[in-house]
Amino acid sequence: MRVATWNVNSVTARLPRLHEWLDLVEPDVLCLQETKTADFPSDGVEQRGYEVAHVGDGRWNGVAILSRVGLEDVTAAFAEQPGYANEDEDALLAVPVVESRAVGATCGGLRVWSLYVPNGRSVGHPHYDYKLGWLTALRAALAPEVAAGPFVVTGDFNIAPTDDDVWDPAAFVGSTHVTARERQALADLRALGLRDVEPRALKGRNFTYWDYRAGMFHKGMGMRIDLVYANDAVTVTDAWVDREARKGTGPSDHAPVVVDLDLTNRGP
DNA sequence: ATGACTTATCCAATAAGA
Repeated sequence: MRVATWNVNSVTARLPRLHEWLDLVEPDVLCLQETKTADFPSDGVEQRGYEVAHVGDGRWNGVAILSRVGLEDVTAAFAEQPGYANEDEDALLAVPVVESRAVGATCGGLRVWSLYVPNGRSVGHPHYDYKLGWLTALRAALAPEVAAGPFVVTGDFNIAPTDDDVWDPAAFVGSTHVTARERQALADLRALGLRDVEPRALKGRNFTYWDYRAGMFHKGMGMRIDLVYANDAVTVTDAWVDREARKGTGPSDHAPVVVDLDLTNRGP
């Protein structure tokens, strides 16, 4: 089974690239993040044989799972998923809203989650606390599923697991995405019985994100923040970053991560 | 250079991204 994850930075803007990529790579399951729409444009992907589970609330966020090997038990948001109170003109009216950042489904016997972990904005910002709390709640919600059978949680985690996962650690001192607390949240998640499926780089380093600005991609100044975590009931035969998808006209600022796996059919 | 792009939205200036 081929499973992939891709932060497309608007599925509407990326639709031609998405269709082209599906035809080229032919994933069985594709997890998308930042669809940035309330209405997923599903015609083209359905013509290609995919069912779609999408959770989207409009301008921001939005996650989806596309599957051509079955799509069952769709879960929009995980149990007790925290909300975020965006700053309001009257702060007293700010109400936490559960955002479109998580969708789960069972695809051909594999339990899959597509995540768009909150960015955090800056260390000490309320969004940073939201990010950490969100990951704590995620861990609790996923624990039973990790123990139950073949399981993969993937998506844009907005955390670089180690200093090797950013182009220059010195450039990130004091920034989000690299702090000890964020990395500990990832370690806590792995402690459920998950491992980081590190993709091989077809060229250069195995980064998955490069800022649009200042030619960062062509300078190799990227980060590995799009991750695939799998449990012991999943045997990985290959994993790679599709850097080609970051090139050319109208790319996302993220590249897809592609994983080929077998279900070993034994409990973890 | 507290920047550089890109996105959707109140279609124009803004918020957010990481």
